Amino acid sequence: MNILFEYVANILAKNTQLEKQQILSMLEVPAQDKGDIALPCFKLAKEMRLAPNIIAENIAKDITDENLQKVEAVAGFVNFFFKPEFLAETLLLNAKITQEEISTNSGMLGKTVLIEHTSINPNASPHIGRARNSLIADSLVRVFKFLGWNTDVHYFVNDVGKQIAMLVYATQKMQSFTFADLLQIYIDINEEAKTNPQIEQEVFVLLNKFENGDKDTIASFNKLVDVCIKGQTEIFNRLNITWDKFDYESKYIHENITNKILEELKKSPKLFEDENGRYVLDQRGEPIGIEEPMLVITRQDKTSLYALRDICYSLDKARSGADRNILVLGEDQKVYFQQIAAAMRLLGAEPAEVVHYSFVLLPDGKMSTRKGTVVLLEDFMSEVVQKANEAIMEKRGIVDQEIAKVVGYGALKYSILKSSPEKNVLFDWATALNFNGDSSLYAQYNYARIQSILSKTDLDYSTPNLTLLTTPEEIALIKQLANFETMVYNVYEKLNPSLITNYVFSLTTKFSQFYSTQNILNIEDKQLQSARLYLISKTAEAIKNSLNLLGIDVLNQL
RNA sequence: GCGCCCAUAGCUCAACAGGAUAGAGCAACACCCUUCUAAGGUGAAGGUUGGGGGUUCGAGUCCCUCUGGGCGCACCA
Repeated sequence: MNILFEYVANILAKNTQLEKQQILSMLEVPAQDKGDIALPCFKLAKEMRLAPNIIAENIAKDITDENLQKVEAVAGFVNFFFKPEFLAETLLLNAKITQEEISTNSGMLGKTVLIEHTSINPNASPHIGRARNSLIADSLVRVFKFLGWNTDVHYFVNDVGKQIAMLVYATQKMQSFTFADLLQIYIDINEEAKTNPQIEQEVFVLLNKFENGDKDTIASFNKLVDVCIKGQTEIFNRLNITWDKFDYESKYIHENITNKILEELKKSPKLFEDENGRYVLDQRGEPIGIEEPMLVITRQDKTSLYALRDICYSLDKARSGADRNILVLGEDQKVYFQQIAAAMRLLGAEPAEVVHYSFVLLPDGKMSTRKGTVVLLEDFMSEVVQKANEAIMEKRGIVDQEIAKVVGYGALKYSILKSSPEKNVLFDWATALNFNGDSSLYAQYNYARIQSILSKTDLDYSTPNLTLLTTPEEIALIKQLANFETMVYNVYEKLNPSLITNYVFSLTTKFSQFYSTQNILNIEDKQLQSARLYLISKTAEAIKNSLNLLGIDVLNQL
């Protein structure tokens, strides 16, 4: 669509006293059928001390252009209507849809972005709330790649702390245990610890040995964390979510990095030793959303707390040389992140750009791992695949596990990514398992329809006469195709994958309307046919690329 | 108590850096398969954009306030 803005701005610059840049800043896409491009004249009215409708009329009456059908002045707007054949050819020929077309013009080729995400406690199977983190981040990774970036995806493994020590304690006397058992073990030991204070004491002894480098303890921590990380990543891998690097929190203790950074911090007057002998950062005056921000970074014995280890890790990321450094974090970490960011600035480092997302709520309240009131990602995955299988059975009378996975996992991702990150997602099974309407399957289905048509023809549509595409349905579809590139940049700028689901649904709807009103294969006019084949092949490409940016696959047949 | 985020149709969500008559999906109603995949399309219905003020030519969008929900508020990770 940018090309139309340019076009109109050039016409106006020629026909009026206005500067092209100023015009470009005012032009917009009007609603519905009010035209292709509109110029609101209200700001001009102020400058020129004239009524907006008079300015609009004056501008409109002077304009003639061979590619314009008409120019109307309505209620202070100048509305530009292009000839359909001009729109079709101009927009479709200039539409950038492939990764190559877009990345080579993005000016971002070869840059590197570091993205850290998920980084959940390695204590049990992830629930769908945590998965929101992974899904948003994974989509962003795909968008950056699409624009030509190198991506470096990190996972910070919190292998130090009471939670892990609890699990080590609970499992050390067991013969064997699997990842699947851990959630229940975790719930049980927390329950038990409530009535038996002995447990907590022993857990702290374990933790102490681990931090002090006791080889056997380290081995048993490692064994447990390994089971957790393998179990968690195996689930994410099934969803095609992967990481390039796992960074272990314990490294910062065992390699004595925490002490080194502590020494650096000691040079600042902001660091003080409180009455209990702990090191604390005084963060008053920093942009942190609490009254008297203080960040305690060590225990009484000067050993590190999580905040210090996180500062060390954040410094590593900031100094990695990446052009951008992004972190996806739950909204519960907002204030905490501001505190880490302030500490980073104190050390002369740039904090990460953070993407916060709100929690997933269940119809009867929120999830709690400890209480066991969670919807596990694994359960959602198997439910949604089973539902897909049933639907395939019903429609086609066959069982196909591979198709069911593509359909099911697509629905899972789509249903969570559909909501803007800052909004809570209300998860209910009926909506999540519904494949109709605004869903990934709608897009996948229409993609398959297009592939089916393309497979039935030998006609060469590589050099079509696009001026033949003039119906309202064709034009609406073409306009939406022309928006693909803008959509990708919007996601990139706002770090918001839900814009992709909006786009692909809108695009698919436009295609479906075109498909149901016009024939493609069953027409005599071969020229028109090849133009339409070209149009739908571009549409298929845009659907596929949009879904891929969400981490969703397409199918040639459904 | 203080701070940040959110509130749009019965339900789940849109509305691109304030622009024209606020759009979809689900559910419910009425239609459309001897034609390229009906997992689809069409039509009708559904709204004082949580309440109240303000700024503006123009507010779902910006400001204030109230109500309701989410998330936080050093010595957890």
